[in-house]
Amino acid sequence: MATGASVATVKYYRREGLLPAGVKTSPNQAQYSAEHVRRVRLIRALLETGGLSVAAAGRVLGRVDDEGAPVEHVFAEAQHAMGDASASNAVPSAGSVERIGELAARAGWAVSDANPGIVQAALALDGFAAIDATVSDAYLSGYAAAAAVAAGADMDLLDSRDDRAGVAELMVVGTVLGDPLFAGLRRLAQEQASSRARPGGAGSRAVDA
Amino acid sequence: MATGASVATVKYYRREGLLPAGVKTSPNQAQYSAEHVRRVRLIRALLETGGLSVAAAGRVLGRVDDEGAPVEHVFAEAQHAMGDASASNAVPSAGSVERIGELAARAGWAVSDANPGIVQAALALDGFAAIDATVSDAYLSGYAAAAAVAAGADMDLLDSRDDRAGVAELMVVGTVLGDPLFAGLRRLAQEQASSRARPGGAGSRAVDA
DNA sequence: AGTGATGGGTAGTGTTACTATCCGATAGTG
DNA sequence: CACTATCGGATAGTAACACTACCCATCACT
Repeated sequence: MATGASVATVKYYRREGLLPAGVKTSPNQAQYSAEHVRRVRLIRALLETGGLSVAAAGRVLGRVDDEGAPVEHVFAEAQHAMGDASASNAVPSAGSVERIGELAARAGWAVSDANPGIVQAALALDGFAAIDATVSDAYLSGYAAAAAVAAGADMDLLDSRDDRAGVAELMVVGTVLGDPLFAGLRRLAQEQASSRARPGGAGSRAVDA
Repeated sequence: MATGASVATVKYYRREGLLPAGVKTSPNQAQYSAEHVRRVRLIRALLETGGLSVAAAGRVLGRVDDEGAPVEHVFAEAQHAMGDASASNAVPSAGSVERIGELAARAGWAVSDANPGIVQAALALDGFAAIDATVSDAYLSGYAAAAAVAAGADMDLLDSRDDRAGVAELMVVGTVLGDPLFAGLRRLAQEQASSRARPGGAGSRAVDA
């Protein structure tokens, strides 16, 4: 298979409902199209690179496949899937939640209380608090500005498709893979920024230990 | 315990070497200081919010505790830990790697080949390719600009400490928790951007279904 | 002296993402 | 037309991981 998954794994995905059944030509023969291959590659990307669980991927893809579901719901499901991927069931402190709310207000964002990003960002703040580190408003504003830039790019990208299925798929991929894309680029930018701040020590020298 | 972990869990962390042993006053009594409580909270943040594995957290904290290790090594270890958290052992396509390299060059970043961000970003690009979506240079440049802003904020934050232990810890937290912080904020910014682009449909409405 | 907690170690548990095997039916081959 | 290799589908097993429950010897406290 040229999909990065073994036959057994593909069967497993079918059982979990991530993959629609092929057109059955007879009780034991089914026809799998190029669309199925595409879907398997998408699943692998969501799981391996995006870090989604099989269950979460199933929920998201279910929305994508549901022609009656508005794309906003697809979007919301993808956002929730990413929130559940990390954070599990931890509850952030009220103070951090409030600070994120203030940050959003300062940035001029109208945000629903149900947005899973609030919990995720607040939990990150709690992590800083865990080592008694105080994060400055400047730091948070920097991150908020970066997030606004990325979100703008996300929206522009969606304009490249206009069919419902294409938009839904791209929405999912953009939401899920935008995080690792940014994370990777931040590593690169950090190396550059670090070598400028502390000349002589490459930020990402290989660890030889 | 006010650390978010049960006694049994703390014992487990000790066995795994994430937590130094307390000062033993007798064969079955040990003294645990506030420093230990702090450490446990840090571990919880790295695992729950940062998504690190126990093993990865152990490697990173080992570097932090090693007074002889230069902070650049702490940094590199933290970066690798995040890379391993997602992506597992997948190999990106050469084309994507090359495109990320070009993007870094265009941004003026001097980047080592060993930087784990390359693989992570390239894998994300491969995910877009999986659904035959083409990502524009404008999109990538937007993300690169956002990454540069965030990395700059990261560096500024480090200036708030000057002792080696403090810098190392903050470096780890910043590297590990910066990802979910940004991810959460991006969700918020997406909701705003989406509601502006498609008025009437809130991007993150609760899913009732 | 007695009781209950503590540190330390071993073994077990629940979850997740596969993976190996089995089965009946059928497609292709000679 | 027989025969074997392969396929779809289902069941059960596996490996990794993050705990968690239990046991035991020792010790603090009353």
